[in-house]
Amino acid sequence: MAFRAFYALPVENFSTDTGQHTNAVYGFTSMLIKMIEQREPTHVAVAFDLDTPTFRTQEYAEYKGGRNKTPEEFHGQVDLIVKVMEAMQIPTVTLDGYEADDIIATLSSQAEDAGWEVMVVSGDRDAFQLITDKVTVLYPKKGISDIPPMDSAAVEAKYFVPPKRYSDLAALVGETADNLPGVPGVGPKTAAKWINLYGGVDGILENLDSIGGKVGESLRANVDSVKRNRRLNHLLRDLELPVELEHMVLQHPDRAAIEELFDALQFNTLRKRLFDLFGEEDAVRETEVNAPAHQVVSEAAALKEWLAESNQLNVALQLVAETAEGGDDAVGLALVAHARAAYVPLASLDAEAEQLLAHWLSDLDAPKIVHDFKYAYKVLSRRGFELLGVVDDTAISAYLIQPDRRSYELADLAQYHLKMSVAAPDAAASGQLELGLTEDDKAGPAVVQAFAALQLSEHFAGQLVERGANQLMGGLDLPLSLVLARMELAGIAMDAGALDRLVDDFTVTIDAASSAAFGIIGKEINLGSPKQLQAVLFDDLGLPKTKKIKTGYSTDADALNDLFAKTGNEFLVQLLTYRDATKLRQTVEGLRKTVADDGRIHTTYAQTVAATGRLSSINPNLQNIPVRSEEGRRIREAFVVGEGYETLLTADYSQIEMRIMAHLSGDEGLIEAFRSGEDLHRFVGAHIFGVAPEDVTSEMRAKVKAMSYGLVYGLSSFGLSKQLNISVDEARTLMKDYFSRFGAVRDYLRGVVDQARVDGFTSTIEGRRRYLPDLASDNRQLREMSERAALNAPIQGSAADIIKKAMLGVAQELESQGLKSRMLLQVHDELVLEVAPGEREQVEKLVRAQMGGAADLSVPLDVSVGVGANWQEAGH
DNA sequence: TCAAAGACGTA
DNA sequence: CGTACGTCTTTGAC
Repeated sequence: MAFRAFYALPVENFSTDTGQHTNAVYGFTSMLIKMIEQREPTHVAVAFDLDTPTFRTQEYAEYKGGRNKTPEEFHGQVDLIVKVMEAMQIPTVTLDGYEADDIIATLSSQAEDAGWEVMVVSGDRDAFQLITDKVTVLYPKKGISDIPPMDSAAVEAKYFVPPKRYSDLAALVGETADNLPGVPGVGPKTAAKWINLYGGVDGILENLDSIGGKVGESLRANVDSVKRNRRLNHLLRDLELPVELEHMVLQHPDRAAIEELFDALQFNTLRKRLFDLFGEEDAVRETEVNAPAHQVVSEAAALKEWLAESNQLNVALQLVAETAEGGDDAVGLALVAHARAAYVPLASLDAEAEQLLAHWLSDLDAPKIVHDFKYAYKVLSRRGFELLGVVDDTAISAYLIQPDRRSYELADLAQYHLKMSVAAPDAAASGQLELGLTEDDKAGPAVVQAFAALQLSEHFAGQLVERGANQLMGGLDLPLSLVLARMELAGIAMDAGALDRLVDDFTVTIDAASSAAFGIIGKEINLGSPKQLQAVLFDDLGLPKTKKIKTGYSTDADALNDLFAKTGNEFLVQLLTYRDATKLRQTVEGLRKTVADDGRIHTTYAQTVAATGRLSSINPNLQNIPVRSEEGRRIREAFVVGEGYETLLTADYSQIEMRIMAHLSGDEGLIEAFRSGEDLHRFVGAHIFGVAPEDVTSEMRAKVKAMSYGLVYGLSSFGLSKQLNISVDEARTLMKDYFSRFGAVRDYLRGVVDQARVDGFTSTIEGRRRYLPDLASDNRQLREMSERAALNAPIQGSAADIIKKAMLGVAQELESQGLKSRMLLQVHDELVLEVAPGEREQVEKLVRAQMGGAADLSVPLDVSVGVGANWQEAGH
């Protein structure tokens, strides 16, 4: 059926961005969903052939011989189908030495014996022999959309023999697809006539001599073929299978697994169809059954008693919050410890209970488990509570175990790891109370969520140890989330007037550039529309074609610069200016919208997004504020020191990734470069080009710099040649020279990928893993992508480890030295702090010490520091 | 209203 | 045919 789907659907219409073909997977899954919908089976299983020899090939080596090679595009799709079946919780069955049809025959017989009604879906006509009054075969007539049921009557109407005689007919006629030649001159009509006359092949063989004519002779000459055909096309019904019928009960799909898989396959419509089919709204809420019943605790005495009884036990805590203007507002707390649960409504607490709660929340000796601690900390802090003593954040645990998941929502994790269905905790959006939902209505789900977090925490504990992530959790990522929470709460002050001026200035540039552009082409178009631009550039102006993309030809900055170099067309200049200025204006307008009432921007750091271990910054993203262009840097001038503070201070690592490369590879040349204190790229350039460091030209230096960084990402000679605008040969020579000077770097890079292939993951210096199963993929594009990720992950991830450790050190030192200064931002290799009056020197000293000492590498960790009234000035 | 595609900002 | 991100706009399908 997978093969049928493959040929029925045009392969070019079904592939993912990464180049994996999916037409067979799509067709198979789509057909299966439709089958389930229409036929409403109670039990389902899918059988597969294996690549290994079967009893048929052993008896007859030419069996199924002469077939064309499986098309390249089909490769890997069967494995994907198996994965889809796993996610749908449908058992897949294979058996060494046998074909899928034998498995089907066996299951079919078993089910029939049990008195069940059976439907066999197969593209192999041999399945017709299974048809009885209980067994129907669905056989595809054309493609995969027309799969009519074949019962006895249908088979007889088509082949003139009853189903149980179909194999006899096939033995006589032969089967080209299986490379089984029949009796020459005997077609279906003759075969059917004989079968009906003598009752089947056995009867025919007994009466060989009474069959006259040419065909009779032909039959007598090919008796052995007929006997062999009959043996081979007979399906076995008594195999020992690894599944029982009761394992085939149709279940709800594994929601999390489906989401992950269909996401990767880009099956959006199918996912919807599948979930609709199973009425996912009605998913069984197992945890609600298992979660302990809760009591509402709002009085001091009851709270005191509840907390005392859970003394020393891990208490899972789940917030009930409502969305509000300046951030979500806490409404209540669900608490679960062991088999006990409580709900604490914040609004109805008396003063004594509130104090009791505040004390417990901030008690370092009262161990708590939270899903998304940073969020809870921030929300509670707005109510004047401080949440401390958290020993596990299940979102972070899940991330460390599986750093490339798409979602770490509690509901998804519970489904995936525990097979529990839990309502998503964000159900408490504002307005729900007004819609008649009482607080009581939310207490229940929150208790279930807390219960799920508790279960997850226990589930993860062993896995963290297994994956060597325990130290990373307790010593790095979990404590860091508290540091991040405080940074987010602090935010960074903005100069509103400066933002307004920037918008005005950029608007002037935009207007000038667009009218100039329109003047040149003689009409007004939307310069922001790549589609309209393509029409102007390649049709109206007739410029040479650029890089091909899905929708035509590229109009990106690279392509436009190329075009300008070739044609000198002034329109391109105006367009690039327009693009630059709109991007900048858009950045500024975005920032302006996110300034809070306190005049500061509070970004949110996502701690479980980047698969390498980096942080990311959202709402807004403060990790991509322009810095490279003059105009862009002006935006940084709007990030200013806040009232009551003396200055901003930035501290960043110089060339941290190359230093990590030097350390991990142990390359003496590279280590020497860093120890010498000489400019890295100059030093490396001197070695590669065989000149003195002072004779390295800026052009040479630029080449070396591009290559050094490219190496960290798995850059190819093709990529390097494009980037440096040189020939591929020249790029190849450059790389060869590089590696001959820094041989240990090459050996290291090669070793990383080899090791990752063996282990299935890469590791950073702190032991943070990234799992790369696609290193074994037979899809080249996927495999090579993973190889590049394997090169990069240990380097980028180690840099992330180091700055995270530094942040913990800085936070710790600021506190223990009793300083008022605070960290505000992290930009991967840079920290931005707000320095309180009189603390500048002390802060600089401790920041240098903590950042410089965050890792013990074989090369020094260089830190440069700058101060100023705004981010631009403080940069260096 | 939503998702995809294209473009582009950072390290 | 260089990794890791987030955000904006246009476009077209529903």
